Amino acid sequence: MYKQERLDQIMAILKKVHYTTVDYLVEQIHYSPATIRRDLIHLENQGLIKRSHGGAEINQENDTPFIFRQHSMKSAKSTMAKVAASLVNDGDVIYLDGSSTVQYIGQFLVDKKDICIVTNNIMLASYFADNGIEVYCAGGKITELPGTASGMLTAYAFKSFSADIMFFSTDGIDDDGVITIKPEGYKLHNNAMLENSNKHVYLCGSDKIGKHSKLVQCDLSKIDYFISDGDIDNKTKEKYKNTEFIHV
Amino acid sequence: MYKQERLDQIMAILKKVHYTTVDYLVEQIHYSPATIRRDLIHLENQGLIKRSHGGAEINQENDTPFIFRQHSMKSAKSTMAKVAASLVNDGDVIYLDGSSTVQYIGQFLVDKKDICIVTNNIMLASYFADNGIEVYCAGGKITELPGTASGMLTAYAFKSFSADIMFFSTDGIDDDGVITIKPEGYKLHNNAMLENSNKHVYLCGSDKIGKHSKLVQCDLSKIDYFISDGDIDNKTKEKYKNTEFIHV
DNA sequence: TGTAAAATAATCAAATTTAATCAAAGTTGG
DNA sequence: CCAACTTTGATTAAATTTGATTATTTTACA
Repeated sequence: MYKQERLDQIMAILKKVHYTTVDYLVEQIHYSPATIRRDLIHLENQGLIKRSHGGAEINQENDTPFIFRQHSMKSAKSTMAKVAASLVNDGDVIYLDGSSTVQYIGQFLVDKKDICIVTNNIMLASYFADNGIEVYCAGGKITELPGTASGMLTAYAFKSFSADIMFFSTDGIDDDGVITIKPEGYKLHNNAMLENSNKHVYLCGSDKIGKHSKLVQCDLSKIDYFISDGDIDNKTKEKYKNTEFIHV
Repeated sequence: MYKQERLDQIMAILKKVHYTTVDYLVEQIHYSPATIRRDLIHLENQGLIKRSHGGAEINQENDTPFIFRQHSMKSAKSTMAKVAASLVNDGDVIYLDGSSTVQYIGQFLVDKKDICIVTNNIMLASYFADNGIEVYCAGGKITELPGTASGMLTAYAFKSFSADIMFFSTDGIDDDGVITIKPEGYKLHNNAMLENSNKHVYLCGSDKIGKHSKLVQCDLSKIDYFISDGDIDNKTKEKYKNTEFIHV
C-alpha cells in the first residue's frame, strides 16, 4: 500500500468518526503503531488533524463549509466528484443523494449555468442556496449526519421532479448489484430518484467494492456511469456493456 | 476510551441535563472520580462548563449554536422564544416555520422529552438532528436565508403530519389580521401548518405591529397565543377574546 | 459557630502511550 | 546489479494518563 493511500484511509476514518485512537487505526489499516504514528505526525504537519495522547482528531475549519474541507480536495472522493460534475450540462435538473461522497460534487457545480438541484442533503441545499443556485430540498425524517432526509416524504419529493441526471452512492456493490446497508427508507427515495431521472451516475469508493448486504438497491444495468478509484473485474464489465466504467 | 470521547460524553450529558454530579458521571462513564474531575477541570479551562462543589453545569452562552448567536441573547426575539417554548409539553409534535423569529425557539426545546419537530427551516432541522431530537424537514424550494423551504412541496409535507402546537411569525399584523409580504408560496405552507395543528402560537416583534400588505395570512381568531414585546390596543384584544395576548 | 459528612486537591505508583534509536526490508538511480 | 536512500517494525527509554491513598477544603445542619 502506498503511503498516500494510508493517509487517505486515516482521513476517511477521521472524517466519519471525528476522532480515533492509534489502536483502532492499527486494527483497521494493518500497519504497526510506529507507522501509524508517523502518518499522524505527517497529517498534523499538514494541519489536517490534531494529535493527542492515544489518538487524533480531525481539524475542521469553522469558516469554510465543513462539507468541502481542504483535505478533501486531494482525496479520491474529490477526484471522483470532479469527474462526475463534468457530466453535467448547463440547464440540467440534477438529483444529488445525501451521501457524503456525492456531497463533494457540490463545489464543482457552482459554476454551471441555469442548473436546478434537488437533494435530500440539507447542508448541500443550504450551500447551493448561499451560492444563488436554484435548489429544492427533498424533505423527510432527518436520520443521520450530515443531515440527510429519508423515507416516504423524501421519495414523494423526488417523484415530483424529472431530472436530467442523478448522482448517488451507497454502501457498496457486490455480485448482486448496488447494495445498501442503510434502513429500508433509503431504498424508497433512492428508487424514486432512479425512476424519475434520465442518466444515473454511481460513485463508488474503492473500499466499497465487494461489500455484501442483503438489501439490494438496484442492478448495475441501471447505472449509466460508474465512477470509482478502484478496479472492477473484467467479468463485471463484460456483463454490463451499457455501463460506462470510469476509473479515476 | 479515548480522552476526547469521554469529554464529549460529559458534554453530551450536560447538554441534556444542564447540571450533573461527579458521582453520576462516574456511574455513566465508568471512570474514577479523579479522572472525571480532571476532565471537568479541562472542560472548565476551555470555558465550556462551570464547576461547582459536587458537579458541574454547562456554560449556556458557549453552548449556543451559531444560528442563535446572530443577535444577543437578551434580544426581544429570544425572550419571546423562551416564553413560546414554555407552551410546549413533553411528547408534543411541533411545527416550526422558517422565520428568523421562530428560529430562536430551537435552543429552548432541546430539553423537552420525546418531542417531534417538523420545520421548513433547514438550519433548525440540522440543529435538532445534531441534538438527537426527532426531526422532519419539510422540503421544497429554498428561497431565502436562513435556508427556508416554501411552496407546494412544503405544504404537502406539513399536511402529512398532525401537530399539537405550531409556532409561526410573519411580516406583521394590521386590522385585517396576520399579514405577510412574502410570495404566495408562503401562504400555501403556512395554511397547511395552520390546518394541521391544534394550538397556534404567533410571535410578533413590536416593529411588526401595524404593518400593511395586501396578502393576508389569516384572521387573528386563528391565533391561540399572541406573543409580542409590543403593545396591542385594547380594541383588538376585545375583538379577539379567545386569543391569549402575552406581553414579554 | 462548631462539627460531621462529603467532596476536592495533592501525591504517588502502575499502566499506557509516545519518542528515539536501530536494523531489516524495500526503492530508486546510475 | 549495486550503492544510497527511504520506509517500516521492533526495542527501549521517556512522558503521559489513570486510579488509589491521604490531606485539605467545602458543605450541611444542629
